[in-house]
Amino acid sequence: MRLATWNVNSVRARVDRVVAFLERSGTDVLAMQETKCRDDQFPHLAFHAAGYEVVHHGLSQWNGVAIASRLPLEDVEAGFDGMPTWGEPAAAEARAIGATVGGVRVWSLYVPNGRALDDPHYRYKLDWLAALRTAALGWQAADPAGAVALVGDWNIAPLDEDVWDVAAFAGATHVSQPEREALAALRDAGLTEVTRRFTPGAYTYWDYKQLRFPRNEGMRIDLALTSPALAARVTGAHVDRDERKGKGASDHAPVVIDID
DNA sequence: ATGGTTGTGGAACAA
Repeated sequence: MRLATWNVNSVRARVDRVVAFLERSGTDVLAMQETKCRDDQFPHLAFHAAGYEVVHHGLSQWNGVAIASRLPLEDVEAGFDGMPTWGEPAAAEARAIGATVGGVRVWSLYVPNGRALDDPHYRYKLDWLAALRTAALGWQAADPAGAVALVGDWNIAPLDEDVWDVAAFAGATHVSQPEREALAALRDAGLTEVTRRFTPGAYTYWDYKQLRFPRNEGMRIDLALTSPALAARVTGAHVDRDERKGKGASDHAPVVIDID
């Protein structure tokens, strides 16, 4: 099975590119983030025409997560138990959708950005990751040998080498120790990142501003964490850097994972 | 030059 994750930064603005990527890359299952639409606005027809069904969770023009698949999708869940809320009045955001496909429990995740270390959104980000860890501990306990993949835009660069200039990130989010520790704590639920060893030195995101992509000044923030049973079946991974090129590109590139 | 771009929705906010 070929599984990919991609922050598409508006599925309506990029539906032609996304479907073309699916067909060109031979991706069976694509987890999308930042679809930026409600469920009733999702462009299902274009995916159906290419042979993919889609489950989507979108509540507004912000966030939005989906899973497209040419294999049947089962047991769909929008959000996970204990997921923190945001805003006033407090409400759940569309940042997680799970479905079982080909025996693999796939979660498409859009971790809160954090914005700044002194912003309430940063605490929200840490709480969100802690709640995800608690949920994942429950999934592991319920099915220790299960195949689970948590993929998406984590908005965290796990290592200094995952940003083009760590000095430029002094005092910023995405590289802070609490964020990195919150991500690393998912190890307690048996989860490990599976793409890094196949994609050394690769970035997955480049800001639209300041010629970041032509200069290859990017970040590795799109990650795939899997259970032990699934990690043993990962045979390869790559970042489809070409999808960041040209007019109409998302600011993220797809991360593609091959599973035996 | 204290910005730089792109998205949504149609001003301001998010990333």
